[in-house]
Amino acid sequence: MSAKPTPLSGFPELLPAERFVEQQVIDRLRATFELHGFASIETRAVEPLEQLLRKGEIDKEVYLLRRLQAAGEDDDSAASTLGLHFDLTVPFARYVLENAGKLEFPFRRYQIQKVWRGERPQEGRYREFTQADIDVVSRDVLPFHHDVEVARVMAEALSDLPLPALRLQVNNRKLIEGFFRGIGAQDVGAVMRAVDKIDKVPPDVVKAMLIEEAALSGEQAELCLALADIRTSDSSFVKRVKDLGVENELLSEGLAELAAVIEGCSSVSTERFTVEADLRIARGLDYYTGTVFETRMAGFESLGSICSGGRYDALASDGRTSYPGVGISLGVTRLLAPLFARKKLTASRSVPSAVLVALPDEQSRARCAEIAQALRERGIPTEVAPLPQKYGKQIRYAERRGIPFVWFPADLAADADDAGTHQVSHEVKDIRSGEQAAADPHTWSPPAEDLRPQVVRPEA
RNA sequence: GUGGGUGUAGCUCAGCUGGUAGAGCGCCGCGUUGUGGUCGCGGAUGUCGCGGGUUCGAGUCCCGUCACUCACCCCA
Repeated sequence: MSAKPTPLSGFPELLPAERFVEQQVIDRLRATFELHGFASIETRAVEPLEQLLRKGEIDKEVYLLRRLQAAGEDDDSAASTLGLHFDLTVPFARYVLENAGKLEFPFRRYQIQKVWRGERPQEGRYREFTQADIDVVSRDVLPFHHDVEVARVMAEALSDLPLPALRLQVNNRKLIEGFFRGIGAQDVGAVMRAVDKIDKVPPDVVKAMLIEEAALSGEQAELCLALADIRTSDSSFVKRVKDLGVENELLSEGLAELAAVIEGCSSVSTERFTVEADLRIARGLDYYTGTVFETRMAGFESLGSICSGGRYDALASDGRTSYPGVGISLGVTRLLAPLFARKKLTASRSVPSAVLVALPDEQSRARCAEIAQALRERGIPTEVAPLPQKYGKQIRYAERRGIPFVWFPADLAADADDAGTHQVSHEVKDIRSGEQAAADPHTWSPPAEDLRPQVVRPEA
C-alpha cells in the first residue's frame, strides 16, 4: 500500500485505549446477562434476503453479499440472495425456528455481535456497529413478567457502567393503538408516525400532520397530543390517560401492562438510571405488539435511543406454532463512540503492561526476559524494553504508553566492583511519583489498581 | 435516498484583491555521555483531497470528481 488510506466513514475503528474500554463494557454486560441465566449464542453474519426483508421497508439498508465473479449468475431471487444482518433480532427469530426442536422454552439468550446497515453515517449512526441483545422467547405464549425482566436485566447491566445518566422510557403499543382507535382514528400507522415527530417539530405542526395525513379532526388531534404529553416515573399516568375519557379494550390492556412494567422496574431506578412511562414513544418497527423501550443518555439526547426493544408476539412463526418474544438491544457503538469522541471515557493506559523491564544492553535480554517471566507468573502484565537505549529513553517509552513501573535489573558487575558505582539489586521505579526502591521479581507486586488498565471518566 | 458545509504538516487550524506555505501542539536532536517529565537552543515533515480549465503565474478563481461532515429520512 503506497498512498495513505483514507478513513471509511461509518466503519469505526478504535484505538487501543478505547478498545480496552469497549471490551470492559462487553465483559460487564456479559457477566450481568449470564448472572440472570441468559445463554450466549452467535448467529452467522448473513441471512437470506427474504428473511431480512420480513422486518419491513429496509431493503435499502441491507448490504448484499455476492462474489466478485458472480456477475451474470442466474439466481438473484430474494430467497437465495444473501445479505448482512442489520440487527440481531431477525436472525434470532430465524435461529429459534431452525432450532426449535433442540431448544428449551422459554429460551433466554444474549447475543453481542456486529451488525451492518447501509446508512448515511453521522455521530451515533454507523454502517458497522456492535449490538448487545437479550431476548426471551417461548412457544405459543410468553408470560408478561418477562417484559419486566428484560428491562430489569438491562437496567442492572447499564447501571454498572461508568456512563452519564440514562433514562429508560417505556410505552405500550396496545395502549397507544387502543387509544387512537378509541378516538376513532382510521389510519393508526399515520397517527403514530405523526406523533413520533413530536420531539423534533412544534406541537402545532404535529397537529397539522395529524389532521392532514391521519385524517383526524382538530379535537382528535388534541387528544393525541395530550396523550403524547404524558410522562411519569410511577403509575400515575394511568389516571391521566383515563381522565382523557377515551374508552377502548386494547387501551385498558395496554395501560395495565405498562403500569406493571413501571411498577416492576421501580426498584432498579436510581439517580443514574431512571425508568419512566413516556407515552410518546412509538418505535418505527412494526413487529412490536406490546411493551416498547427506548433509552436516552443525558447530554447526548441527539443520538436518539441507545437501547431499545420491546415485545413481539408474531415475529417468529412456522405457520403452526408461534414463538412470541420480548427483548432489548443495546447499541454498544452508539453508546461508546460519542463518549470517546468527546473524551468523556477512556482507559488509564493504552497497553495492558504494568511493568516495563529496562534493557541495559542487548546481551542482557535473556536475563531481563527471566525477570519479566517471574512477574508474569504472578499475573503481572510485563514487557521488556524493545531496545537497549539510554534509560531516559526507556522511561519515556513507558511513560507514553502509561506503563506505571519501570524495572531496572541489578548490575551484574556489582559483585566484582565497588557497590557505590553499581546498582547491586533490582530496583523498580514508579514513574508517576519518581519513587524507586529495591525489589525482588519473585515477590514484588504493584498496587492492585495498577495491575490492569482502568476505565476512567476524565471530567466526570 | 434528499439538502447544506468542509478538504492545507501527525493533530487543531491560519493563509488578504491570484505572486509557487505558516503557527501552536506533537515529534526528533542537543544542553543533561545509562533515570523521563520542567526549561533553553536547534531540527525534520506537506503530491495545499484528486482531475481538468482560466492565467505569465492557482492553496487562492471556474468545472468535475472523491472523501469527510451536518441535517432530513430511518434507526442501536
